[in-house]
Amino acid sequence: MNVNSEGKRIRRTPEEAKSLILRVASDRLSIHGLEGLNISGVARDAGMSHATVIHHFGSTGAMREALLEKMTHDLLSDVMVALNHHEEPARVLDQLFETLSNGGHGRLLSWLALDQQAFSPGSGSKGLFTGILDTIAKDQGDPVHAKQIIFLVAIAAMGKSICGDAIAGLIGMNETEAQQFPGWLAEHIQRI
Amino acid sequence: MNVNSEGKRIRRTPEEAKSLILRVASDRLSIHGLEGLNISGVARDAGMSHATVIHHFGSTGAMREALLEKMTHDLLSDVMVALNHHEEPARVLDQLFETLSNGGHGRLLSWLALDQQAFSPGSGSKGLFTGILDTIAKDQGDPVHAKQIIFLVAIAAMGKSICGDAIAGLIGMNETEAQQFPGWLAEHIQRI
DNA sequence: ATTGTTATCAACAATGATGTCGATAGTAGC
DNA sequence: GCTACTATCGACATCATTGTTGATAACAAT
Repeated sequence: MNVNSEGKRIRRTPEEAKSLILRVASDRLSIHGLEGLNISGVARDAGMSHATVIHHFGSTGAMREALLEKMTHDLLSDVMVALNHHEEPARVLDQLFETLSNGGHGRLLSWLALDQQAFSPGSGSKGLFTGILDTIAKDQGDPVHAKQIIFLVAIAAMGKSICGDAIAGLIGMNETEAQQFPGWLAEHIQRI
Repeated sequence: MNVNSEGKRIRRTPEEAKSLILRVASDRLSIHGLEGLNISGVARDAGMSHATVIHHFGSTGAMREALLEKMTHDLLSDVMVALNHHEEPARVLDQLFETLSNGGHGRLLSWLALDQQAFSPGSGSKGLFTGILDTIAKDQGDPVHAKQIIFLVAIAAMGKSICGDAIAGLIGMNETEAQQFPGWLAEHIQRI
């Protein structure tokens, strides 16, 4: 089992293997939720034995932490790039909400926030976070309002990623209205 | 095993048993996270055999759904009561955010929402939700705006309950500013 | 007391996940 | 070609959980 079409084992570099595993893990997270984030399931989807996954990460917990670190970094990088390109607020929010919702980033971040009592991105990601804060604060005159706005956007993004679809369904939001939400929010927070 | 101090089995009414089980399940959820929400663990903490839990709920999934239903219903009832008392928006938001944050209510709901792909409260809660929606929409002229506002408040409340403290810390919000947030939000959504 | 109902239990079987271990097979360097 | 390294594999042991089953005990009704 677990050989390619020519009956040979696939031998990857450790970097390639880890990258593949994390990519598959990420997919499984958005499809099956947190419980899909286990060694055996990931190994199955990646077409390798679960022993190989353990070889590269050591344990289920370590694999999850590695995935968390990667996704946090990717998310914050995206936001930072958008800000540096001076995108319009509506576009930045669009992208932020999209990434958190679709890629399962929000789910994983929530898992961390709920699982561990502390919400602590790794060192690399932390620098990105403060960079984003500074950039936004610069565009906003009133620093008190700026903080509240950033707080609102951040918690709303997290909340939407977890149960946005469900709530939209409950209050009868149609597809169009739901898509307009980031733009609507961007417009109104600009007026504050 | 599983007898009281006099060596007798404890026989409850089905209602009492289910209530006890859901109470224990709720506790385990906040302590151990979603992964603690399984039949054997709940049974252990409730001091009964896991077969008994299965007898009452049928399966792990059904037990989780029952817990989700109960918690959603409790939460929405509280909001509805506040609305019916014609509380001011700032007070309603205060209470909503408080209930979700303090009781660990939001965290528990989030866990369940994270687990199940769909966050689908049953029929009972749905009625409550639409009731709340109608009440709020009546005070709001534009129904499109009303939906967006309710959506914003709902996802913000969930997000705040999960990682509000962490984000507040990251962006340097002090205690006072954090407490003012619900009022700040209420004020600004009234202007929309 | 007797009976019927059923909440509860212990034991069992089935399943699946985790982690370990020794063997195997790619691949790079000589 | 030969060797060293190690990514990968299959098999195994271990453990937890789930769900089933038949028996039992608590309790209500008569």
